[in-house]
Amino acid sequence: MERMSTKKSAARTEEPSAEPRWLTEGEQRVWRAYIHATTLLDDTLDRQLQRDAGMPHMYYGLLVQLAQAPGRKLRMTELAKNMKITRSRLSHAVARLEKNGWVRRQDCPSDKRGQNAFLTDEGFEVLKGAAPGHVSLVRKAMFDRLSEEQVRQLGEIMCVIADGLEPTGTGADLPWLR
Amino acid sequence: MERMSTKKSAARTEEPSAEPRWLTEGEQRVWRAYIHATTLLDDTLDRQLQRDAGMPHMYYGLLVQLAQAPGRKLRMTELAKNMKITRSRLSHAVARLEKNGWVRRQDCPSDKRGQNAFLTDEGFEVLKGAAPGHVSLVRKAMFDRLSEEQVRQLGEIMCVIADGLEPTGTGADLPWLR
DNA sequence: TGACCTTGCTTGAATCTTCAAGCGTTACTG
DNA sequence: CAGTAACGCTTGAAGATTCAAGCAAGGTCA
Repeated sequence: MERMSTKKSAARTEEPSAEPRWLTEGEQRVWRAYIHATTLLDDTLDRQLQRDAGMPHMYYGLLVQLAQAPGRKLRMTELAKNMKITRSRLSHAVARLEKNGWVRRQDCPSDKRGQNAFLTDEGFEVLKGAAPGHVSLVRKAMFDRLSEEQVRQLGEIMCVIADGLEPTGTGADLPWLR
Repeated sequence: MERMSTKKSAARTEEPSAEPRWLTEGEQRVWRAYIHATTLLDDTLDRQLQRDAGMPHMYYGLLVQLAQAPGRKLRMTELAKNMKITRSRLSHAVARLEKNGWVRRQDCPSDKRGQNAFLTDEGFEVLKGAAPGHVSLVRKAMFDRLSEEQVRQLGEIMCVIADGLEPTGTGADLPWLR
């Protein structure tokens, strides 16, 4: 947005509709590596959890969130925020998990619009059964292959990226994902 | 990992089938940051491309691959390998892109089983139209927020992870994704 | 040649995700 | 306290992905 009064000789190109700043060779390599690694890793985790626990990675994440929450329950919107997904997606997902008997919905007493997702005992058992294999795979795929220093770097980098994507700042939230 | 950290229950387990090695506090933080960042970034890119070009991120990637290939065409399996996706997924995707007129299939002369995916002129135009906005978003979300050093680190880390996931070693390929 | 395995790609059904729209409930405002 | 906006969540349809199964062409070996 930059209303260019008069052009300075600065090479700092940011002209609104001019040639965009393409990625350099090096950046392209990094970007491709990022896409490849994340694609492969996500697919790998999905397949393992589908095989061992009958659910995709994201659904496993939902159970983990609930298991860690006080009372093993969480408001839907809260859960959606924690997982960085839309309410709609969550709604469908919980419907499926409920069908499996792993989660139950309960009305929120303080707000009649609200729903709590509640992790059932059965769901907790399934989670306990799936966790070791999952953690082991995450280790094998990531933590066992990186140095301590690299793990630290990765954490730092991912936080920077995530922060840029959520306006998590002064209360200005994404409209919980549109 | 973890030498003098005075962890409480630091039973340095290494037993084969005993309690699995859970993630440490720090590892958990990194893992969550990774999941959050990748989820948010992927969603962001998907939405932008869906809005600006009428296709998800992966489909855009397919067009890029084709555009860079000699003759703007690639064998299906080759394309699937480059994109790290299953042949089945590619088949469906190309069917959709073909319906849009962005891509065309053509028989491979040397192998009657083979198909080439070919990027049409129209597809190329769509790609040219979408590219600047996409690159700009990738920059804003990732490269503009990281130091040069961090970009280097990220590339290194992602290569390590990807390498661990594809047996790309001595010719032992994944059965092109199962 | 024929039996048999492999390769390259496609298909349909089941599942998952997205998008826009919708329905009650709650909060704000004059 | 009605009118209206915002919130919390759900729904259905369209699109995308996965999985297992399938088909035809190529390769191997007798």
